[in-house]
Amino acid sequence: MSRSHTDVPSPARQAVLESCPIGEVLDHVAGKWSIGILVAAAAGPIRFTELERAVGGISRRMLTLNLRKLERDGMLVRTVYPTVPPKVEYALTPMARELHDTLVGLTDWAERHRGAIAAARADYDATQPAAV
Amino acid sequence: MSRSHTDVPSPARQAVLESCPIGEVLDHVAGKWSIGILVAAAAGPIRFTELERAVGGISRRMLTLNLRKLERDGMLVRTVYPTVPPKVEYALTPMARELHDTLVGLTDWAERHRGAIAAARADYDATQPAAV
DNA sequence: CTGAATCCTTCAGGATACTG
DNA sequence: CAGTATCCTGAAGGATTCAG
Repeated sequence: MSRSHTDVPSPARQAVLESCPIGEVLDHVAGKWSIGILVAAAAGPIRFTELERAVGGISRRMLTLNLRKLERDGMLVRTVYPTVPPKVEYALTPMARELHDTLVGLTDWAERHRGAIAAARADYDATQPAAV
Repeated sequence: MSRSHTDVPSPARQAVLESCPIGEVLDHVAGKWSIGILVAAAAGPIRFTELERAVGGISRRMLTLNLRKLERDGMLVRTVYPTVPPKVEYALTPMARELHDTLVGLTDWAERHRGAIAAARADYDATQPAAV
């Protein structure tokens, strides 16, 4: 029997559907700070205040929120030492470490094309009528 | 001479600084739609309306904005055919194609850990006192 | 030291209508 | 077909203050 007109999504649509999980990845990595935190913690367990300095420019609020999110997603392990003053360490999980490795691929790409992108942008801005 | 107390950033801080370009990457890939557009256009030149259907759920406004942004960054080439009705095709640049390949690494990671992340989340939510 | 709580601003993104 | 122009909302994020 003939198919209705609502089926067979285009190849492009299928490709989008298949790469859908990448959207979830980005959810864990999205935001201004998640990656910075991941990178800062990659070297080994790191304390709250150390993170604050390492990431640079992040507010306490956002640091806390992002840490909670990453912990919830199983990217970070939070260890509290019941001392006084309190000491809390955050460490990457193996999963997060893998992610960190994968991210290196992106960094490389960025390094390689940083100049090209800047050039393309300058070119575009020069070509387009000034958006007054 | 002894160094002041303001120098020698921590290793973690240095790591963050070194991986800084990744922040720029994300700027090009950030947002809800950029990746979808990239993926949809990966198969070959694609028209505006085709993109609209392929990405799915995107508004005309956001599609236009994202296309302009990607074009400006040198990820897309916009070709106008002065016919009637108008026909416009968007094609990935080699640079964007490389990015697309790199993104596959992330997709793989997401696939592999999708379950683990969901589990970690359920675990976390079960452990934490219900945030009423 | 490590947060939680509150207030406020900004802006990505959605809905809708109009046009060459 | 391929946009542009407006209006509007929600969520991200910054600043500041309070607390165990």
